[in-house]
Amino acid sequence: MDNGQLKLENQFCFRLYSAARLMMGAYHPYLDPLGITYPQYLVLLVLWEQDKQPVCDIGKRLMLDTNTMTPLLQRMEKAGLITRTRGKKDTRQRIVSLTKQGRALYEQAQHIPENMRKAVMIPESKMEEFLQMIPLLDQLIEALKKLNS
Amino acid sequence: MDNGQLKLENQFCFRLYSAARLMMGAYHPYLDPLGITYPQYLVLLVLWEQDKQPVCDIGKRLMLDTNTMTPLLQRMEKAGLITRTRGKKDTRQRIVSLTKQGRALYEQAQHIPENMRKAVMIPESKMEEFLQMIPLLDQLIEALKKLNS
DNA sequence: GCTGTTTATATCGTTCACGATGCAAAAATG
DNA sequence: CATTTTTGCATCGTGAACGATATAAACAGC
Repeated sequence: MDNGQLKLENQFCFRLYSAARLMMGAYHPYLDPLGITYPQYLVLLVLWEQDKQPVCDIGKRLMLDTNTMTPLLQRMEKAGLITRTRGKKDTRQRIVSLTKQGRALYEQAQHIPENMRKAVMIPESKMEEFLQMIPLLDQLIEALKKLNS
Repeated sequence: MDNGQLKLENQFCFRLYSAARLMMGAYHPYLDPLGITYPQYLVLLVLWEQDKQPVCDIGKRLMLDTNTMTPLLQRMEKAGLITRTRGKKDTRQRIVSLTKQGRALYEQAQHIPENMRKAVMIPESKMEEFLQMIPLLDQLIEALKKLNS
């Protein structure tokens, strides 16, 4: 019966869960000075790529539903990073736009990816190995998305 | 200046974050019938390996602090899965023990790892590739733990 | 043994994450 | 064009996570 699969040590998902949590903690030194959280950073990444998007489009990119997005965006609006205006074509939509302040954070965020890489992956030589995880994670995410839909 | 590192598509951490979230969602079909959440499942994994542990020991294995553990364990106690008694040697400690009900869930959880594997990783042939992520995730977790301490 | 420090736990406040539900606008259907 | 369905967003409640802070017990140094 017991083949050891129920041991924490053998749990792939626990590693995923822990790595994700600890990773968010590692962002703190870089995000705290900007006054934002990791999910808020993700929203900004999406908006820096393309400004003025409806809530649902941002949610699709981040794979988050509106019940998560709405309060998140409300906090960001309160912090002066974005504005949420009504859509003109589709009046149900809320168009999320960067404020001057939200746009200005882009410059300050420039070195975050590089700094995170340096902080975490000490040996530059191992970088290639880690990058091999990307297609696997993408594959996993795709499978999980189908599973959860 | 803009080397594309601030694009969502190039974010390793976003993949980690998303995969962890979606993975927890994929556990729902298996954990809901047991009336537990994923973090509660992790606590049970630790207790099924060894019963009667102080809060801090469980926390160390899950890499969670007491400000997360205490409310989590309180909910599990309320649900009748565990009891929390005072330590005898060290009266500061709270010894967490499985109830009959908590122990009984072990049998019902036997097939969860296997079912999750089947549900997510469709091709059996790709299993080996995914398992190669484990040492990399472990390395990442160790680096992040040092970083966050 | 007394005092300063560390350890184990708890509480509070804030932010996420998400299931469930509601509502109005848009789209699809007959 | 009227009715049904879908879509976009919001709200509520619950369960994490986690920083900050508190408290009492254990421990260490003198």
